[in-house]
Amino acid sequence: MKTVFMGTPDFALAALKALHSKHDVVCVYTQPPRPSGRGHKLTPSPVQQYAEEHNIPVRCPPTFKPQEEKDAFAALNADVAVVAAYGLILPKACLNAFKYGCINIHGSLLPRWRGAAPIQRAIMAGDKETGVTLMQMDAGMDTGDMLLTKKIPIGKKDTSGSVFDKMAVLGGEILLEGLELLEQGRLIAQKQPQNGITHAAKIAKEEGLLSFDLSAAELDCKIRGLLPWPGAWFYHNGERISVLDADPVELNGSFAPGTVCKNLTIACGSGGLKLNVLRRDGKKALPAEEFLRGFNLPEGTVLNAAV
RNA sequence: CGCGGGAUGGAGCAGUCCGGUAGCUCGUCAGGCUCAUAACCUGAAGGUCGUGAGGUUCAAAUCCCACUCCCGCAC
Repeated sequence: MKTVFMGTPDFALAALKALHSKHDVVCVYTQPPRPSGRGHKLTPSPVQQYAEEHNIPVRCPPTFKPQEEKDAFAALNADVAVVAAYGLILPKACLNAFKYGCINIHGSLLPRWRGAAPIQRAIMAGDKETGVTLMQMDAGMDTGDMLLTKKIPIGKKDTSGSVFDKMAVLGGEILLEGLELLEQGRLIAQKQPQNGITHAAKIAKEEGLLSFDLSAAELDCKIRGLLPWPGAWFYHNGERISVLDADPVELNGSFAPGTVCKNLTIACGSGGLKLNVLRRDGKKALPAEEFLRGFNLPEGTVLNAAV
């Protein structure tokens, strides 16, 4: 089929690769290059880099408001547009521009976790499974009819990073299956159920600050959900310590939340959180044992958010 | 020229402000103790202190200059 692809980060790149392998991609839309990385160098998105390497035309409009953007989109005259983590809201004129409209790959089992950060929110909420949904886009925020879904379990040690990787692969698969069915006229659109709707708000950096008043299980979910970005951390002696891996454990005795107990286990609002891998700013990630050799954090210390 | 941290035996760090014999927690090796041990005791090996036939100095890990590499923030 003649397609247009719209997406930006790595998650979208996997879908683009899949699409490019089986279909004609006449144009790629992505977010404009932004200053990023050390030194604020202008860096094109992963999708743009791939597109340029494969000589696919790239467009990076900052918005679709101007009429000429809408016209330029429609003029591509594709069969369908595939959207994956693009970062822009498409106007109705674009949604209806092509024969099969716009199809979105969403990182959750709709209608749960509509919105910007479905994968992270699912992990942070302690969901046991999630998945990808192929969806016919409409004017609402992830409210379109569902076309296909694929489920995936969330393991105890899964992080947003690890689930992203798996979901990106699934996204590519579901996309190709969906397009094949679409060509055969066998793709069935299904309204989203009214029950079980939740919204996945964008992740704010501040959410990474750990409060040991929460339960150990909640903190564990939070740490995994916020990895690799923005990460989760606490402060001690004015230094920021990031926690990259931890396990919720039983704790004998009662301690004030934030108290450092044996084996670098921190007392929480409920239970204890055993810190396994930590990193100081400017240093590399270290197992708890090595971390403690160079950083003084004796039992009995009480960690609190401020310092 | 976005902001900031870092480079010190095999690992993680201190020492740098205020130059003056390179230190800590581990690991490694040898010996001892023990029924035994990842435990304990004793001893040993192992370092051009990122690079520069740089600058200052009687003397530089430490102060000055240049460079390389790593990392955090900022998304």
